[in-house]
Amino acid sequence: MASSASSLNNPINSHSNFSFSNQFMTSFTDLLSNNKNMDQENELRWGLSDLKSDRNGNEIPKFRSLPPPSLPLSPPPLSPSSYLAFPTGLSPTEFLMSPLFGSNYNNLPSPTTGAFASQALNWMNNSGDNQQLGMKLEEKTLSDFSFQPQTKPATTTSSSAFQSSSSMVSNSVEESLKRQEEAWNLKKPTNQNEFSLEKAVVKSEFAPIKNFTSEMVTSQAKMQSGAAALSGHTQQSQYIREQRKSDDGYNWRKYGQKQVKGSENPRSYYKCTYPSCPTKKKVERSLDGQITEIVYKGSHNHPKPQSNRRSNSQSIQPSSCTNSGVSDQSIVTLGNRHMESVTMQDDSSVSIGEDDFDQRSPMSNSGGDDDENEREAKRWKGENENGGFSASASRTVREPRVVVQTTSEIDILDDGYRWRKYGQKVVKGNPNPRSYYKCTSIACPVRKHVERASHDIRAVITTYEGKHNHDVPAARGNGSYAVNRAATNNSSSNEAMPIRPSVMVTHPIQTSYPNSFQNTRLTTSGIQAPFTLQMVQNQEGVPFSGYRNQNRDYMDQTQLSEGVLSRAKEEWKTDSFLDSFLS
DNA sequence: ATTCTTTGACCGAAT
DNA sequence: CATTCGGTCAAAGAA
Repeated sequence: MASSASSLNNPINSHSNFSFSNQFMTSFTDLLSNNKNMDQENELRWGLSDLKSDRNGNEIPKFRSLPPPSLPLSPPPLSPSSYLAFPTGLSPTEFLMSPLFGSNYNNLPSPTTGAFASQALNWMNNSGDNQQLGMKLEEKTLSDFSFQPQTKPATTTSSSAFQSSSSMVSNSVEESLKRQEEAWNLKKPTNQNEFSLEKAVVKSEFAPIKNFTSEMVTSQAKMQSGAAALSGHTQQSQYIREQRKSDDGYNWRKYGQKQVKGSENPRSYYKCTYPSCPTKKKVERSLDGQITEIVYKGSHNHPKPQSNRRSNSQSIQPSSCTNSGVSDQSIVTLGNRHMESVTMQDDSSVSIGEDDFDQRSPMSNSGGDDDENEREAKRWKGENENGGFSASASRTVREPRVVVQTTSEIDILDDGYRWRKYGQKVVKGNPNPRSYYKCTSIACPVRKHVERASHDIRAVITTYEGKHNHDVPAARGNGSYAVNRAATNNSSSNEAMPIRPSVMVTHPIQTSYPNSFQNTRLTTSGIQAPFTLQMVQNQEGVPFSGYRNQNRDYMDQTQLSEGVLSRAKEEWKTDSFLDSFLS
């Protein structure tokens, strides 16, 4: 799309990123010693597991990463400049809960969607899944903020989370490692099981290794039977079947397989089976059945199914809203003492894979200019123009690679319109950077800026300027994105309504404030309602339905919660500043 | 009978 | 405009 192209080539963008992002990067690099991964590639890489060979010499990927934390939940538009590297041995979870992160917390995500922030919050609210993940330690430590329905005052969760984090991070890294390892050990059997089983499934697809399947399954079943966490699970076959459904806790339905160009590895396409869940993933497996790459797309709008008895897709009962994936990720790093790295980049993609960071590795994505990557990135619904992953390159790597594909900076953000980020600045009175966006529609004067409230990072202040001279753009493509939107929206409206389950689910309170003083023109159009869904609260933890209406209702309100209005009024005067970006 | 997987055909975006 | 390609659909088969 033109917008995509402009994004990539837009010198403004690249310039705008530097001034603040560099600052950000510097702060991080300063804070994080041992940060060996200063790869320029933009992605979140979770150092992963090593490969383990079974008795038959088949490598079993100890792929603990599991999905992007359901991360995804929404394309976490990481700040284009966001760059984050986790020091060895420090799990993302801890890191995110650390004061280090706290201080920079708001630099990370584009508050526009709140995605990453939600991630962070998810990570802090993941106790629900910890049970499944065996994160006993964190479960304890973070018990204060185990997931709470959004009825709970936001501040409670927020403060407790960071308080806890402080105490946690006060421990030495070694201690962290130790505890992490312990935590990991609790999870290990299950994960191995899952992965092995997944492998078994894979093998079944390939005749030469098919015979191995049953043995493997049996072996794994034994392991499982010994695992306390899985005690009482006697219906092995059912378990196996359940396992086959998901390697990451979610249930997936395979809807296609394709041999993609440039890779001999078949690519399988999966959809989350949860009703209306837009999440998909692509899994590439090498010819011997090993997963070489997993690309997640979209956000789970539901909690992870129970681990031991994964119900079928039609009967999943949302019991809590957590993004277990995040905790999964934290686990991923726990058991690995070897170098691990996590970087986060502005390509808003997250990749998980490989144990050792190796910039020369085809998996490291250090060569982000790879055409294949870019094409790949563009492909999946065209929502990411930043070639963050390499499909073809990964085939030489045995460690599965996981990519969380997210929206790019130019994207349909949470209000249905498409925005191009053109600047970012930390304004007075708020340490959180304000992301500036322009509507990408030609000649449309509308701008908006988004920032997190200084007093409560969960609150997002979105200020609009101008009036759209066009309708809400149609959802791009005819693919699932649009379909899912419609489906999820549960509305007859034709308006594209992006799904941001992560925000809705994980943010106890997300608030977006129309700029009342300058945005008087805003609401004249029936299709405006360009408010971020952050404002939406969902007490059920089950988002979506009617959420558009909620937004509108909200628009009619003049009361602004959490007293952030004053912040919204600030400095739209930064226009001169903004113009400097544009010139 | 139900659920899930497979796979060829189709579609739209990109080239 | 034609071709290529990746992603999706959906019927058929398998579990």
